[in-house]
Amino acid sequence: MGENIFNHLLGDDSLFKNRDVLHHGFTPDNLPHRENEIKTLVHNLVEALHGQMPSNMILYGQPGLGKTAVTRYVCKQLLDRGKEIGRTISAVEVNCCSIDTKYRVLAKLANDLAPDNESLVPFTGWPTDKVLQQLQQNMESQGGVHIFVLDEIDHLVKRHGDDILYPLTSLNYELRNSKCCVIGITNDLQFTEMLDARIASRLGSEDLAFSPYNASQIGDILSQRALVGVREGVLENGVIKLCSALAAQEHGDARRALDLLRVAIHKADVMGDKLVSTEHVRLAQNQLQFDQMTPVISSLPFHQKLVLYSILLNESNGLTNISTGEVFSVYQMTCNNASVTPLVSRSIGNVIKNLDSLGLVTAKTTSLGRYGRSNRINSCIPQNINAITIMTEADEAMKPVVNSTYRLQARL
DNA sequence: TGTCCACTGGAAGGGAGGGCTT
DNA sequence: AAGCCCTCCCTTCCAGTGGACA
Repeated sequence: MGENIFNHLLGDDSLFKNRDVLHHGFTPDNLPHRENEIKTLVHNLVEALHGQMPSNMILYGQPGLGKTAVTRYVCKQLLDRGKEIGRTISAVEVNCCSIDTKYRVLAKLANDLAPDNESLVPFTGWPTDKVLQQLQQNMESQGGVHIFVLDEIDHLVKRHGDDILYPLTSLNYELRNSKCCVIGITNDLQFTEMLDARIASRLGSEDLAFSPYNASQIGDILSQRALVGVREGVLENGVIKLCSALAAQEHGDARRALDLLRVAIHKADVMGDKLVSTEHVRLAQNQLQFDQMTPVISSLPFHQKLVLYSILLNESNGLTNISTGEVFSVYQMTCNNASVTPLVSRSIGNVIKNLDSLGLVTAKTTSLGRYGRSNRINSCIPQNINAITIMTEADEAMKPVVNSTYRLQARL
């Protein structure tokens, strides 16, 4: 037996000191540049230490702005302090992306507060109002103040409407021995518009919007994590700067920056390099873009793939700023060649809009005056991603389309 | 100043398919 | 198994529009 194949990535050779620290799920001991947000949360949640009821809150902001991290951090401190002074405080966090029905959210809350096995709610089988009753009972038997953090709450409301929030926000009227407060976290800035006015006013009595980090703030966050997570002196000059700059372009997303740094270091590790360079960051950027875009492209409905393909076909012939009409006619040709019935032109408009909102193309409506009004369409898929290959590999039906076009191009 | 192009984008509704309840 | 609802993709119809041109 030679050396174990896992060794060089595990042992002392690795450039990581503690890889987890560079993961966005990690909650560090301090959160730079979120002092104001922390202060606002603390001002509200301190009520719990007085045995009073904090206001319900909604936290807004794009992904990667530290909403979850700030909430976890403040809750942890709150629980610690509560223990010191003998106040019963509990905090339950539910991610509404993975736990996404009314029943399961209530069950999760109830089970996390259950004092014994008898008080547990089964996976399924109970009517929802019985689950709510059990939750109330568990809250009462624990006593104190309960903080319910509903992460990605917009996801839950989009799927099932806001009727779960009604009982949760009215719990306080029924409770005798305990109090509760709901903190909703959302990426969707228009979240309250989805809510019934009464629920919106109860839940959003205190709003907190997280603003994007700028490049130098992201730089601070990375440096701080690198100190703990990365071996000393292995990051070349400019690595953190580049990660920060790239992430700042993407709506100031610290999560993205951490991913970039982590993947860059991993690349260097795998390549056996002793130092992490900006070149590794570029590789990481490509990797992340690829990982992000591939599932989006491969899961497009068939005709959306055809439209994207038609746009790419135009671009490979050197045409940019194509109009909707041009895309439509190339799309029709593509369909005819492959004996597929094309969609009507109105649908192509929708498809183009959809591709635009997925970030695969840009479509800018411009008027050409006497010559009408249309979109100017350009693909924005990076060079290193071969969308056509991704589409043919994902969709058997794309193969004859691509083949027939190659024949067509050969003939021209 | 009005016309008119080449669309855009809202509204309403059809139909296939999947999941859930009965 | 049957019935129901919901979601997704698509169609049809049509009113609305920015701006070059006559």
